Amino acid sequence: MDKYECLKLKNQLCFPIYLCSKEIIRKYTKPLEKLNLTYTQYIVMMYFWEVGSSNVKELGKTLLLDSSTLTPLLKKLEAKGYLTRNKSMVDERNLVLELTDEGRKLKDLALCIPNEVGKCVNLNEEEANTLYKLLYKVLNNIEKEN
Amino acid sequence: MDKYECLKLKNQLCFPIYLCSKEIIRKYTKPLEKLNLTYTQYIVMMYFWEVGSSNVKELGKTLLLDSSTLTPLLKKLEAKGYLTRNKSMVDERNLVLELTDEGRKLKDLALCIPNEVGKCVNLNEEEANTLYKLLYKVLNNIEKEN
DNA sequence: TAATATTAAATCGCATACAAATTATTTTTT
DNA sequence: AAAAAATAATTTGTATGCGATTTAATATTA
Repeated sequence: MDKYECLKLKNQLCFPIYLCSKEIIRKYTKPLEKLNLTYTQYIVMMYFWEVGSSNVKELGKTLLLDSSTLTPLLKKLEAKGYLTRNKSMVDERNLVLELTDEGRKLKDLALCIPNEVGKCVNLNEEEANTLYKLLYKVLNNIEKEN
Repeated sequence: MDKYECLKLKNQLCFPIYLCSKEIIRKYTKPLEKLNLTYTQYIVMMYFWEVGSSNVKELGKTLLLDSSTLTPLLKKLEAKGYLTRNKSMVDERNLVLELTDEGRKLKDLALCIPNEVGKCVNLNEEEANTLYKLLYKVLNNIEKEN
């Protein structure tokens, strides 16, 4: 038995996760052009379609993204007219992020996106469910020790 | 039933994949400092530890990375003294990429890495196996239609 | 209350990641 | 063999992603 077996790409779990993420994101690129969004911007918009308004900190906690990533991204979404960025009256350290009407309207255009990409992932319900649960299990385990 | 249900983050499969990839890569950062490697550089080194030598095209086919990503990355690995980049004598369009002795030696230092990160992923063998298979299933499905 | 600590965003520097265009070389066609 | 097509790698421009630092505002403490 080769002691280097553990270093082979085919024996890594991280590698297919990394590939899957990359390739799925690539699959989103084309459909999202209709909404003038990148994948990360789309995830951010999904967050706001759910919660309406928030701040950088809360958003980052959900998406596991740092303010150094979010600040420029949010400025782009503001430039596109999808959300507003205003200092909180209560605590000026906080930035109040809110959907514009334009941003809210986008939600209807987005309705077709999940299905469109889901088709090419092409797992049956049980498989998708198993995958989903295992991924969140990994996420929980990873985040636990931080 | 809310017609927007399909747009909620908790109903996406792509979202935990995206998070998992990001967070696992983050977990690699610290252990890989010992080897003076980033995650992507590590994946590239794993590839060369297996195959010894290759070219940009072949490497990119395995890692699903474009030459525009690989060219600068390979130059960095060359600068670190881990591999050499030389035009092929046979076909000067090809770049012959080869491990240096230094690069080969790194393999022993890397032996502890998979376990170190695997610990915090913390799935049992069956779960890891299921996850692994489902991820490759997704990858196959996605790549099929290209 | 003045000094200190904490917190939220923003900034900076570096490393991917990818589409599109370019360059250099080799193959194929005519 | 000369022109056209194909191929491999590089370059360019844009968008993340993150650690570390900075800035501005608020909370805590001495």
